Amino acid sequence: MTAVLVIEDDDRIRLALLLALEEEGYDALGAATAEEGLRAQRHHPADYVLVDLMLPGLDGFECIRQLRRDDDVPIVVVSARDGTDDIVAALEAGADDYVVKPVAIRELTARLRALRRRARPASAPEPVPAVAFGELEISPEAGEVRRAGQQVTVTRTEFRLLCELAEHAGRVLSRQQLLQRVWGYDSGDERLVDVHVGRLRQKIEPDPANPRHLVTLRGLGYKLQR
Amino acid sequence: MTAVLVIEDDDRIRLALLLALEEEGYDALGAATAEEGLRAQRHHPADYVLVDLMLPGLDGFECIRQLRRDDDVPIVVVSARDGTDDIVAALEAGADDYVVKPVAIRELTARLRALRRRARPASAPEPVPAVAFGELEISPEAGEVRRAGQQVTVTRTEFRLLCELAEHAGRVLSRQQLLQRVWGYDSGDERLVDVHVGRLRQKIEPDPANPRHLVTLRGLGYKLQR
DNA sequence: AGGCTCTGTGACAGTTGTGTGACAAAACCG
DNA sequence: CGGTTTTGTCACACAACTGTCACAGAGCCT
Repeated sequence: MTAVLVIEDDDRIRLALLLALEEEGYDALGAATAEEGLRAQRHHPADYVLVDLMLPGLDGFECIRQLRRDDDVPIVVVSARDGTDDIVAALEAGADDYVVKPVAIRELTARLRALRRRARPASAPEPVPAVAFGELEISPEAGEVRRAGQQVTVTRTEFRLLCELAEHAGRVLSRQQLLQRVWGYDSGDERLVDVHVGRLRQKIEPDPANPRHLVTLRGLGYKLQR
Repeated sequence: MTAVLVIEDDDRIRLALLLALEEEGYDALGAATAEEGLRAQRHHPADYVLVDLMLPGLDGFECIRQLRRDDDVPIVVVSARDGTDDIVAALEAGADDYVVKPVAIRELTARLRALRRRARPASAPEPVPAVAFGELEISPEAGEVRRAGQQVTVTRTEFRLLCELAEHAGRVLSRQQLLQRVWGYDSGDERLVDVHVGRLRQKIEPDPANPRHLVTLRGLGYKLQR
């Protein structure tokens, strides 16, 4: 069953949406605040997220950015505000669509279906299913990394960095590219990448001072090789 | 450059959209009828298609269906009609988004950018097959150079120099040209080139004193030959 | 052969790029 | 709320790279 998370502080609107979505055959779950919604999505990932912009505490834009940080879920903003600035800001923050309240439930579900076509097909996951680099095993599915059969714990950032490098195994990725792909930064301190590469090496390289897989290409960036 | 095809029969609206899109840095192309638009997309595929619903001859819905038959391009409907039925029908036909005229150009481009994130990587990462010169292999992707299968580490400057020479394989490049192309200097000490050529030879020539690939043409410059 | 220019190369100092430990802020987790 | 983990920033040390120079040969011309 397709699950939808609705983040909306107005109880009446939230309940109305939840009811209507269930009517349409969705498995709908509600959250009254951004914080609650983020926690719910982390522990129980839904297939779509609907989010209001005006939320108490963390606002909708920030909520979208945080969702996007480690989730590729389609996000639709459902807001009463119809100004161009809000629309542009929400889309820039990472939303996929923006509809203005009140919205016909048929239009909403049609938009969800349109988004599903573009969402990463679950059957062909973009991240590599499971890669082995000599003694190194990465399984994005399970979210774990093993070296010589021994499981090593890496943090979320380290894991994403490793996946990004693994996906382009054998090719150089510049610090810029990594900042963009792993952190979503369009600009920022490139040294950040160095630090995390260093930490990753401590965990996955037998001899971190002489990396065999996660190698530096001076002036170019980093690459992962077999 | 990102190309957008605008299918819209009203000349004034079409021209306004084309102008605005070009203003935003897109490469915009117009079509006044569905047939014209389909033909244009077949012969000159754009990265996005904007389409009106009310078109003479083939209507917008049919136009979308035909586009979708053999093209995965993101389609945005730009229509004056704002009824739920039209929106649902257009999305069901295969459109990715639906905006109601008049639309702010900033909103439109923000929606295009949001769609781009979801678009299938139409342009697969360019393969750039490693160039081979006899026993010499240059692979810009991996940022590495191999001689007889053995990897040799070259510095960034050396790498660029090698690439420049490889790109014009068999032809002489003067020191002036190399300074210009590799260093970006319009004037400078030509001896600089000598030094780097020398260093490169140490790394890629079996016998650096008798270069076989990176040869000197006295009074002219250097060239790379097979 | 002699005198000239052109090229190869080792040494060196200045610059840039990278690795890493320390630390504070932020996020997370009961 | 408080302790723990993770993240990002900074500074320093060190290694690699770059460009300049001087000098020694090699090539070319008469």
